[in-house]
Amino acid sequence: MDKTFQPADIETRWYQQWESSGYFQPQGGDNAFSIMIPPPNVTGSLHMGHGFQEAIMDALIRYHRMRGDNTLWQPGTDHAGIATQMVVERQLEAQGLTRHDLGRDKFIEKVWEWKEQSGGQITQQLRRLGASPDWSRERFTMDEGLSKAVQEVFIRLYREGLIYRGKRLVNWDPALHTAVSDLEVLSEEEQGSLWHFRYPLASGDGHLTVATTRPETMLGDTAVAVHPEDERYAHLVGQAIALPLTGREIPIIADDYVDREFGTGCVKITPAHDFNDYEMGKRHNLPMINILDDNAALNDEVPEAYRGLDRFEARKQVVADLDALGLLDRIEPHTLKVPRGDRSGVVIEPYLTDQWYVDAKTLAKPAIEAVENGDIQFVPKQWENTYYAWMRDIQDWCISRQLWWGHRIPAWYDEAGNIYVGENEAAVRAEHNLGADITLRQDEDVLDTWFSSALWTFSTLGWPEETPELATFHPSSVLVTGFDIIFFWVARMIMMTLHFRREVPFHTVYVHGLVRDAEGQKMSKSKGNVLDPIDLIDGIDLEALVTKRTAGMMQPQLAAKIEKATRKQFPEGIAAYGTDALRFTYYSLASTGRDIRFDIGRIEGFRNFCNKIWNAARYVLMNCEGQDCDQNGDGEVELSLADRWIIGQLQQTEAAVAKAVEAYRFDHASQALYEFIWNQYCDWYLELSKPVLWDDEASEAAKRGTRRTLIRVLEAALRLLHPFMPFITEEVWQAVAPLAGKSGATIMLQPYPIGEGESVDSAANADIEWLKGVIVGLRNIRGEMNIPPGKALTALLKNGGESDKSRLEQNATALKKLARLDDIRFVADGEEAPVAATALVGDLEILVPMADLIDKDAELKRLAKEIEKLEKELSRIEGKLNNAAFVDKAPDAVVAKEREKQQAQQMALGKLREQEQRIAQM
RNA sequence: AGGACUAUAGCUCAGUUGGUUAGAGCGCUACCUUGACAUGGUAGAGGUCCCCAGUUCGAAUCUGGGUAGUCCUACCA
Repeated sequence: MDKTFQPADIETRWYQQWESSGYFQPQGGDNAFSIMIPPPNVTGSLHMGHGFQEAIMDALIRYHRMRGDNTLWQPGTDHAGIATQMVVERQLEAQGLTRHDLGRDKFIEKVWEWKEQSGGQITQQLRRLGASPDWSRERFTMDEGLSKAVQEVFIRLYREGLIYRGKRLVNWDPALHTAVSDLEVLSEEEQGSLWHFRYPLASGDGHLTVATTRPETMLGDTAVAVHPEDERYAHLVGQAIALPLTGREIPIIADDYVDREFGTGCVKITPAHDFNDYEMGKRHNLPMINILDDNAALNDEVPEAYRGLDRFEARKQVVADLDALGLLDRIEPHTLKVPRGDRSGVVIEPYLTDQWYVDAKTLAKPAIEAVENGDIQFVPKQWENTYYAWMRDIQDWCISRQLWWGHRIPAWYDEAGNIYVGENEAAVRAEHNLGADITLRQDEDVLDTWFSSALWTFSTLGWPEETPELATFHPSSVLVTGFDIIFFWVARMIMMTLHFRREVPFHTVYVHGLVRDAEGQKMSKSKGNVLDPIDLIDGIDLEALVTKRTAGMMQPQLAAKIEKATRKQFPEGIAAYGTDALRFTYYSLASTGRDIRFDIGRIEGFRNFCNKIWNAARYVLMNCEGQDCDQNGDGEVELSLADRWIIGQLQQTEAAVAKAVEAYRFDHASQALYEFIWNQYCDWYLELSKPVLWDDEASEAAKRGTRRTLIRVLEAALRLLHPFMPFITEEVWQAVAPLAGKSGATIMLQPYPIGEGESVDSAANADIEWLKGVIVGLRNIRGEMNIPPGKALTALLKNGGESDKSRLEQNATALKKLARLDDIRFVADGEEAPVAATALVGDLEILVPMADLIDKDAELKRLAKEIEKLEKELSRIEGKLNNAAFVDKAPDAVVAKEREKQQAQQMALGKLREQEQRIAQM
């Protein structure tokens, strides 16, 4: 074995072996455990959020697989309608082509080609993380089977009246030429202006002043509204405005939506281009004048001068023209929220079009109940409130998209505009008796990608067929996801699954935080602060990292800034930490918070932890290989105190890990493992094993017992750790297992260690605690008095009871070795104890004679520090005990505990003071 | 505007039903190449648990009110 752990050597090798051996497939078992992967975008590449999420799912999956559950992790990707279409369109653009040059069929062919060539990137990257989904069952939302499910769902919902087509105001993306749902619109505050215009009354008798952030929309105004109780304008309600530039007259109406306090208290109403105005337009039966075309340029509804102008051009023109007419009152700077498409980044327009909708309100009702009655539980629980808040105020879901890439809507229209929904044109014709003389054309639109994702838990298992997989693995056990897609995906899955399966899609939703950089900033390409998990695994040099982060930047000055920050933050680039260290870092950060700040210091610590494990294994193997470790369980074996102690500690760790995993507290699980392996097994147990193995006097049974414990505890610890660190555990386990009497092709399919409380030997625990106390006391003297570590000391013990004597007897060898003593013994009866540096373990005094030391002042200083600490603590305790109310009202056990503490501290204090005096008199 | 979350060591974070000497990792200081490991060992320093009030014998923990930050939802033209 190498002296240091080299992750790169083993990761690929083991992964290939696992996958090709079929270990990721369900292995049978009575309890089914299944997780459906939140399908990553097929155009995507792995980011830290994926890494975190996959690490958690994989830990759960490996844990349950080892516990003997029939475990399925269903992988796959979604077709990401807009994103994928954009990618391929950009490629065409490079050749000077648009998708229209190719035509629909040819274009879709191109997309499929792209998918075959480049769509597998993210699944390859998932493999690097050690993820163990059943790749043989990988699905894609555009697969034939899933497409069939989508079609079936659409048709059935349509027939049930839960899908309808309607002309509504939608969020229109003028760059992508499609409607998007409100979730795909991001509103950010931006600096804009508030233009105040004077609208002349039709009577010629004065004017009203209205304010707007979008002047061009005035061409589509169909009313001006005031508050019904606003005396300033009450007399004008019912009169008309002569709308400038248009020659139209529009009414002045009263509606309590108007805020009297804001601006002038008069609002121009443009029902076809504003969501609030749309509602008001419906209330007052106002005409809706659509003034835009698909590009958000002005259409023929506006006066000739403005036709064909882009909306922002038109804005300038309208302002200029109103100004020229003397109707521009003033312009104020104004901060407003501007809605932008999350894909295109352009300003979204409310736009009147025909679209398909899902009646979400009806579907939401059972979905709310499923959470209320506990069929679905969120972890952490507070996310249920977020879910309720959204679901109780849900709007109908616009599911049609004006794209080519996606599931085409199975609806046909005849010339009269009648709608026929069905599997295909022939089926529609047959069902409705439509002869060949009737021309049908299919709806051009496709469905929102989330529509197919909403079916994911059951469509991937073969629905609408009633497959054995559906029966076994649905509902799935747990959904692991970020809170950012509770609405997008989680809620919609629950609605769809309940409707079509009459069961929940999953029993638990584990909602994790979002990975941010060390400053708490969201990682984003434009900020240049993204970390690629693969770079953390393999490492990357500074130049390559800078190049990667600044590639394809739109703004060069941003690139310079990013380069500077990157050089500052990673002057050496990023080291190769390996997958196991990366995964363990994720777990250590997986607490209940909403933000996960990824600090590079953490991963380095866990790389060191891997190295620690590696070297502990090296030590164990060096001492066990070729030796009798009681592999067959037939030798005479004597277990030492340390053996019994570490076995008990292992049991407790096993229980703690299981508890943590069941509660989704991966931070606790990782902490417990780290603590056990490093601070107990390596720091103490391995050290305690040395005196036995290297002692010629020790019996063969004792040595065999120690070797057996060394190897078996390590073997179990590896299994315990495997779900979190799959690679190093597999590699080490292969060498360790045979010596522990275990066999198997892989650690992956070994039973998971289950802690049993009974195996904890409390007597051994107490003895080892005593031993540690004595050693720590001696080390403290050594450290604080600057005694060279190499110098052997003589230690004397004083004042102890019978148990101290027997403990010394049992542990003398270990003590000498670990505290570097050439002798340790009790002060004989009647013997005058020499002046000495002192440490206390309970009643027991540990003396290091001053003859061995040089520095009297150092010992006085050390004692003074100890005494001060004790005095402070003692006065605190006494303050408590002198408080009658405390003694009266606190539970007896608590009071008794304080009294015990008081006594112990008093005694210790007395001894230390005595020591202080003796040394001072030297 | 409404709601949620967060505030603990220089940094990143744990801290169960109120009773701990408030912990871990990283970083920091000193010493140490002792036969698994310098990606290491030993010892140590470092905290007004955001602030104020309250409940209680007792509050990092519970209640109320602030302050700061993050996010979500809804938006006033």
